[in-house]
Amino acid sequence: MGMADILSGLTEEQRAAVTYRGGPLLVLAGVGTGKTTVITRRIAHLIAEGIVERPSQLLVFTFSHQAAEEMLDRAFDWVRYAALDAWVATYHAVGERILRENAPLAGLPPDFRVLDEWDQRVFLLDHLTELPVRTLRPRALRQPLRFLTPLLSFIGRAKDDAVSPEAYRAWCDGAAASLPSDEADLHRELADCYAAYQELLERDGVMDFGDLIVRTVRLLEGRPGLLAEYHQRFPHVLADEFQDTSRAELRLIELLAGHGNATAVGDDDQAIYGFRGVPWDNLLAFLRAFPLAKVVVLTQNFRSTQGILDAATRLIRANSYRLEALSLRGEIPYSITKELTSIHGPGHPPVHRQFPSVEEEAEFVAREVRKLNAAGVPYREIALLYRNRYRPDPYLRALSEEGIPWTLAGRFRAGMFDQEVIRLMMSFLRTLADPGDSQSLYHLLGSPIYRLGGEDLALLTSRSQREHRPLRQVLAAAVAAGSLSEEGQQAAARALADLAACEDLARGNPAGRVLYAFLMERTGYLQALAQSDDPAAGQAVEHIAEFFERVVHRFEEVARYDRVPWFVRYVDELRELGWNPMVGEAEPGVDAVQVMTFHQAKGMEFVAVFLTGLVEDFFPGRITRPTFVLPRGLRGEDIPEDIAHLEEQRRLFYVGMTRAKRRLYLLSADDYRPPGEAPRKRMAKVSRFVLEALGEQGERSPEAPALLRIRRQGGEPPPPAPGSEGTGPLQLSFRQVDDWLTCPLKYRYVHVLRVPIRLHPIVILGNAVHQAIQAYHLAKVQGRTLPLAELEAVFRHAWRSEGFLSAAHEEEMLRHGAAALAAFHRFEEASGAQPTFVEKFFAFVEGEAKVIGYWDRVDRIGNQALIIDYKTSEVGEEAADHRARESLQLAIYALGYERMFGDRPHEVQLRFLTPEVVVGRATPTDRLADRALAAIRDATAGIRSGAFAAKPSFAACSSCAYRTICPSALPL
DNA sequence: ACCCATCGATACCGA
DNA sequence: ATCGATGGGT
Repeated sequence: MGMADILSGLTEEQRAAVTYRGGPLLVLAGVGTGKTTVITRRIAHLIAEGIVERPSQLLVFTFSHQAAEEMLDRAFDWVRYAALDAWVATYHAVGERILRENAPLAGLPPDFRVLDEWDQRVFLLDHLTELPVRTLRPRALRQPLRFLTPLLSFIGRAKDDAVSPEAYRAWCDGAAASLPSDEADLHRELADCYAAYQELLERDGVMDFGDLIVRTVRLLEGRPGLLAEYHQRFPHVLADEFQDTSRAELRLIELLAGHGNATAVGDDDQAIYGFRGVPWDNLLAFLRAFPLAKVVVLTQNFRSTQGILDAATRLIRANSYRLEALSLRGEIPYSITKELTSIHGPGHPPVHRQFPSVEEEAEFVAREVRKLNAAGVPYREIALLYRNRYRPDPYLRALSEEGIPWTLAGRFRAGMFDQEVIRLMMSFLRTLADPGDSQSLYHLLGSPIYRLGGEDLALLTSRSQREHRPLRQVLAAAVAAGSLSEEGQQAAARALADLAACEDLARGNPAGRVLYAFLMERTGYLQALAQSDDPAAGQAVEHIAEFFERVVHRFEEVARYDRVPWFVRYVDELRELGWNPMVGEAEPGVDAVQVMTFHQAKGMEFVAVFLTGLVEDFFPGRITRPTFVLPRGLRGEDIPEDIAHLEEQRRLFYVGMTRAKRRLYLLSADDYRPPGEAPRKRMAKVSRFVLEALGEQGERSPEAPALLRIRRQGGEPPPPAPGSEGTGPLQLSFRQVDDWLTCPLKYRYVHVLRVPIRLHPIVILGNAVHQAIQAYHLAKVQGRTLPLAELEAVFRHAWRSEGFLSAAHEEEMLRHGAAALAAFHRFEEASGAQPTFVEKFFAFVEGEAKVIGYWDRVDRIGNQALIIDYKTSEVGEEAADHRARESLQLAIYALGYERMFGDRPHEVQLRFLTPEVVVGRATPTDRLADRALAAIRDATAGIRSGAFAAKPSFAACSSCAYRTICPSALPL
């Protein structure tokens, strides 16, 4: 890829940002000015110009995982393989990786665990009684959650401000003397809690997200040699969305970019994360850290019409804490003007409409959406942003009444625990954990699993209540006495037998194993769902799969005692904390009006945008001060909080306005109360932001004649109309290609329905061995050698105890793994070969598919490359080469290498580990490449067309994990 | 200066 | 649901 390509189609200012090479660079990218284009092409440019030798020398910080993925996707379009080789990650991911690479230096165990926000709360809830609370005690005990959340947010802020428990205590001993005694006491108590929390974390060998950055910074600050190594490893550092980095993250980037070759990209007018401690002046902080930095301002807007931009600019000019304003006032030595110019001409100016009620506001939206759609604007190009005081129900209802499809993002969407099938699984587990839980048993008995009739259920519950006995006892008695209907008798007996069997299993088995046994082995419910043609059943299977992935496995990782009752308690705690992850990601291709909060809209664009609920006290909303705050003496100097709040709200409004490409509606109503409540006595006032943006009073919508107003009934809006299929490129892994070729129905089970399957012992063994091997190779890349004992430690840590037939069986597999590792270790120590890449991601486009995968290991010697994949299975010496030559996996891996690097690897290998390492070799040829291509083409076409008919054969079925649920499986 | 209507808490969001 | 803070009205 030449320079011409990299710079083609760029504006002057973009070109300046992409090509600057004098040192640190701040790209002040106004809204819609092609920020991602600039950063991805700058990456390409740095490589093309030899500023970094290899893409792997680039470190790119992003704000979220999603942003990292998007950037990789975009970079993929432009620089082919280049960016894929770089570290593109969030601040926390970078911190974690640095700590793991240097765990001994950082004084950490190699397998330290990081608690996410939720596990952090569960952790503290578990240790609540160990906190040294005094005056706060009643509150902490009576309403733990009302205490924990503010405390953790306080600790988070302290870590962000680099205030250690010791520093806080020292402050309490000194400066607090001048405070009123109750205030000083509160600070002492908080300092003690902070210190105690920190000790608890260390005692359990875990850390929270705050520690991740704090410890990384401490490590790098304390080891100049190590820091210098990272500077050498990453000669250039880029940071995206710089306005939304926290103080601690800023310190990390200042350290890693300490050599001065850094690019920061951001826009201070879009900083909307102040509530989690992000300062408004990050971009200035960059300029302070790198005083010689060049500033490039991007002002050419590609998104909106001039009318929309002008209104947005008028609004944001009311903020005094922004770089443009500071520059105008001469407070910073930079001349910055952010006058945005559209390439689309004047267009329609934004309109403001005021209504007597939300209902009318919502009806207006629905009518207008209908008009826009009739004029050719697809629904998915229309967004409605709402505020959080009331649910977005009125808008959804009005859209539904017009027959307009919509999708709702954000917290009002139903989460995992609102799904019936998940509730049912929880009822089952609760019944096991507490046989006296009659409600859960009732739910279970009436569910599609047992279908106990209404009369039988009524009989049982009334008896249970009358006799004050748990439903379970009454049920057992009724079955014994034969007092139920005929079918009821059968169903109840079945339920009792299942419960007894599962209780038996639960005593000695992890929760996930028990649940799995219930769903598959005892009741066959999962099979029934997977075989059903009903789309709702398919969804239920997906939900079960997600439940296993995101709840059961998560518990396995944190559980101190993995048994059903503890699992139930864990889930209850998380639920109480408000945890309810989204399920069934919204289809991106669905043609429906996008309803979301202002925050969620960040980074998106739509042809038409409706901003709703624009009244004072609402937007701007009221300031809420955190319950606990660091004393002024320990906090960094900041602007007054009410001003900070107002300006951030204005930036949020600005973000909302600038999502619109062509049409922008600003809407407000006199009264936002739900219909049932008494109407307001005083009308809500139009948001000052509306007036600032339009510079005048908006037009008032005439009140509709009373007769035409229809009293609306409440109730859930109907579900959105089904949309069209997604049409993005198909992403395919080797596993997907292979599974589809083996049997399309297997593909459907694994990759479409994701039917959870009990891990086969061989798979567990393979995973654990792979992780140990990976750790060895990673150390090797850094010039260290892991002793066998450490390999075994990693192996055991990666081990999961589910799925084994017996303890003896598990022992045997563990021995097998240890033998494989020993053989591997002997082999490697003797060979001394040096891996170039370990677990390396690759991707290439073939036809309509993007093929992705990971190479276990690549060795490059001179310009020759060797790709290696490890197998834990056994093979005869003679058969090894044959296996390698016939391996579709190696064929695809070789093709991937060729596409990424332009040359063909000189050899590909399978390395079988037991009992001694046996190497199977193959040389990539045109024939091998053609085989890979044909496989990819067939799989792409088949998957695209949705052809998932079973292809039973003895070979496929005998080794298929889905044999037990597959209606087409051959009898063996 | 004082009263009373009104709102938000719970948030919005990220690792 | 209730309560404290806030801002508008008198």
